[in-house]
Amino acid sequence: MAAKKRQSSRFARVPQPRLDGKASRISPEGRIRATIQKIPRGKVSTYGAVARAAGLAGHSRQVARLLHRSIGLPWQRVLGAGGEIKLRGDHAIEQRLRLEAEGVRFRGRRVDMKAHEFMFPRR
DNA sequence: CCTATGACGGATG
DNA sequence: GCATCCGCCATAG
Repeated sequence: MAAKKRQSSRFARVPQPRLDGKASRISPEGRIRATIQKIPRGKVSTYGAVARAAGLAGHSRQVARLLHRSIGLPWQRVLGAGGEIKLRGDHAIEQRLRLEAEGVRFRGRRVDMKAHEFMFPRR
């Protein structure tokens, strides 16, 4: 296949039809917000994991955008894959301080996911 | 309509 | 660990 493969890939481009059957009446954005709210204090997750848990596999970027413009969400608990802070400058500093303030420990530049990653219940 | 950009992620070298 | 590329998507110009 020499042609460029612009389509397809390992990602399901279509959102999961439903979660448990009743979240379908909530907007994708609402599902993402609800998912983020479930991350308990002292625990963290990743953009990709949040997207999947919200039934939007592959939409990690949308999760990031939402976090960026929304208020009232525990934004500091969402990290990049591997537990790395994806913010820059002062924002990155604040995120780290907030996380450490709630007991999250780092290993160099990343969070010790082994000990702090919150596992969303399987769907 | 097209291109660039961005709190992303994964594969590859 | 770093650099590059590709895939996906909403937004801005």
